[in-house]
Parts: sequence; C-alpha cells; structure tokens
Amino acid sequence: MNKIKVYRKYRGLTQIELAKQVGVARQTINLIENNKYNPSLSLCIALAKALESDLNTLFWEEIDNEGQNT
Amino acid sequence: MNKIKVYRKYRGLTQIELAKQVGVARQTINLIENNKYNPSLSLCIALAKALESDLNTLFWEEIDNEGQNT
DNA sequence: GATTTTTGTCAACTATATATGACATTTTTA
DNA sequence: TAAAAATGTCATATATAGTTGACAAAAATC
Repeated sequence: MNKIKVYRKYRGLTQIELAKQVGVARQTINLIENNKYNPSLSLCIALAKALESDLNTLFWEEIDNEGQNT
Repeated sequence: MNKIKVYRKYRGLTQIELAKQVGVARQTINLIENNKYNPSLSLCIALAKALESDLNTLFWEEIDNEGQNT
C-alpha cells in the first residue's frame, strides 16, 4: 500500500479532507495514492506538512548501497 | 544561493551536464536554480540522485517549531 | 440489508511544467 | 584582453499535472 495512503489513514483523514488541507482536488490525492502520477514539489511539500512528515519519509526510496562491494 | 546550484557546483557540474544527467533541458535546471518554479517529484528525485543527495537535503525547509511556546 | 460515506475511475477542460531555439550577459580560460 | 564557455532570459510550442462533474463499486454505519 502506498505511503501517502498509509500516513493519511494513520492521521484518520479521508481523501476529501486531505485534498482540502493541501488545496487540491480529491481526484488528485486519489491518483497519487494509486501511483498514477508525478506530483509537483510544492504539492509533495504540502502533503508532507499536512501529514506531519517529510519528503524523504513519504517520497524517497532509499537506494541500498550495501552488499554491492564483492 | 540556491541549494541545487550549491550542490551542482560542489560536484563540478555545469547546468548542461546536470540537465543531461537528469534528462531535462538546460533551461529547466536554470529555472529551478533561480527558484522560478516547481519541479515534478520525478525530477526532484533524479536531481537528488545525480547530486548524490536526497529530497530532504535539497528541497525541505525545516519548519522551526522551537521558541513558539510562550 | 439498506443508507451513507468513501473511494476508484472516466471524460473533458485548464493551468503549468518542460522543450526548443535564439541571443545577450557574465564568467572562465587561453 | 580576446575567445570560449557558461549562464540568464525571452518567446513559442507541447506534454502532462491538476480541475470539475459525474457515476459505479466498496466500505462503513445505521
């Protein structure tokens, strides 16, 4: 399950409520949660703030650099 | 000076080289460095990787919550 | 199990990120 | 200090992010 969805549910918010908080349409939240696109940086930041999180937590896939040096 | 610019220079890259690495036009890099817009998440991620950094370091302004409770 | 709320999704539209080409200005290098 | 490279910026074009309205499916509540 998508991270935004997990964090939104953790905060007890509906898509409509989160959309309102960050100032976009509900469909936009829905598309992001279903990995159907590529939000703008400003929207990512608004989401991170609304979910009391940060960019790395929500949007950064840590590249695993360990175990490559053989 | 803008963070992208600082990190790019630290890596010894020109706008053209960075643009090529992340697959956008030079003007796009230039606009971002001059805070003239709002890149997409995928571009932010490409930039973070190209500059061997991460999203928080490059794009997150830490909100200062201390010193507000008086 | 019927009602209400929430979510997934479609189609059509608008706003804006990004591309391309060009040129002036600034900075670097010879 | 002249030439070359890098940067700032403009104007036009295109791709896509984000909107709006609507409806069906799924989940929650009564």
